Amino acid sequence: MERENRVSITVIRRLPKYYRYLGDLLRKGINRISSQELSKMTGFTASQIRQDLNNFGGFGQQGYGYNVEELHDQLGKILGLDRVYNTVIAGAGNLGQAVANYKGFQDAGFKILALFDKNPKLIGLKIRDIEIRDVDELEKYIKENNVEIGIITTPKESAQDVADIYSRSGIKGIWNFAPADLRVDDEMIVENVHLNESLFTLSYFLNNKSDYIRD
Amino acid sequence: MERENRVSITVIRRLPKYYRYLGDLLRKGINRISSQELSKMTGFTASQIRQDLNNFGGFGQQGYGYNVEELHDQLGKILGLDRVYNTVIAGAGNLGQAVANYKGFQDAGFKILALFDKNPKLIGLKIRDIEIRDVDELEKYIKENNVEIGIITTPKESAQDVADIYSRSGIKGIWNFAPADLRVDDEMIVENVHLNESLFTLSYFLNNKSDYIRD
DNA sequence: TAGATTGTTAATCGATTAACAATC
DNA sequence: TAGATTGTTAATCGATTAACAATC
Repeated sequence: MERENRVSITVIRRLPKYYRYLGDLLRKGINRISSQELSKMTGFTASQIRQDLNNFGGFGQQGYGYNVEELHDQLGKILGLDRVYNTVIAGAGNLGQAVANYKGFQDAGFKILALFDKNPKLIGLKIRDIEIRDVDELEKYIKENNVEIGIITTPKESAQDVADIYSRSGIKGIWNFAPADLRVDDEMIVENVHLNESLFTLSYFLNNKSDYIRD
Repeated sequence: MERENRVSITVIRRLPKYYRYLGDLLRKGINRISSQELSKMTGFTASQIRQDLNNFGGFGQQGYGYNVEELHDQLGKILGLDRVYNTVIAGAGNLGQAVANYKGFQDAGFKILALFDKNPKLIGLKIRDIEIRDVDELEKYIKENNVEIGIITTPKESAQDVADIYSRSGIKGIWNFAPADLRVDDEMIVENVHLNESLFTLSYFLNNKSDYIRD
């Protein structure tokens, strides 16, 4: 029953951008869009956009283009944004608090149930209704509250320990902000946000302006 | 005098990871490494690693491998990490404060001179020695303090305005955390950290576990 | 119907992998 | 010297672009 043609990760990483622009169009009340217009907005070629979308189905109509609302909905479903996820954050420092405070994530269906930290000064505080708890309760909390996504915003020294707790608690996906590569089982999905790598890339281009291929 | 073969962005984005692992090795006192061992650590193939490095020069030695310290130094130079950058942050909310607090960036040579915000309640406060100033002073401050990198941690509504200020103040590179694509001149380097896109990618894989090509 | 634009195949381009001679 | 491992060329693989018949 396995699908023949899996979709490559480079395609997947373009989908959120399509989704964002379609959301913008939707809010503007525009209900029709062609691959060519999408190309102008996103910077991807029209050909590439049509290829990308056709990995998932024929959402367009010849001579017309794509219906904005329908395509937005479909992409939302493909990305799994048509449901709610219970999440927790390990590491209640600035970064953890920033993520907890960011309304955009909650709006997209990622519900942050609790923050966890080992610093006694933080435990018991609340970040807009979300309580900071003792990391010793993390495993128990996950099991009791049907948590699917674990976010790591700890220093890198603690990141692997948290990943281990997440693994044995039944977490399905980790969103990792620590500058480390986590060792996890094959079934665990890990998405890294490596800020250092992003900053160093910026620094490279700053120093080698002409010496690269623009994307 | 233009280089014939520019280095592709996919290669550049792997360099910080090499750099990080080499730093780890250095701290462990290991002074020699082969492409095969680096492959095991990074997950890239040995062949790819040798190809990547040879874009910049022959850093290795047949029969021996690479000298850890030398390769680390060279990569640091290539990435532009052998000097200091003056930076400012626009948007002194949690995310801006998190970036300002992250010691790793300062250690790598990215000096955060000041934060800027328009919220009067924040103006005048300090985040570990770094003052929060009125965004009205941003342009003047950049010009007077030789600031090269501008960080954007504002809500997306203000991001383009800040980018415009950065552009006309002589900023060379923007590190953008707002979920928006900035319109800037060709010479401006923009590196985006699109957290939404990262989270949505995680969500995709959570829902389509078997339906993709592992990287 | 005529015009527009998709879906899809074929062509091109670029990136990764394999292989091995060079050489430390 | 023998063994190891690079640097580099050639082969393969995958992703992007071009082209156009299908069709709304």
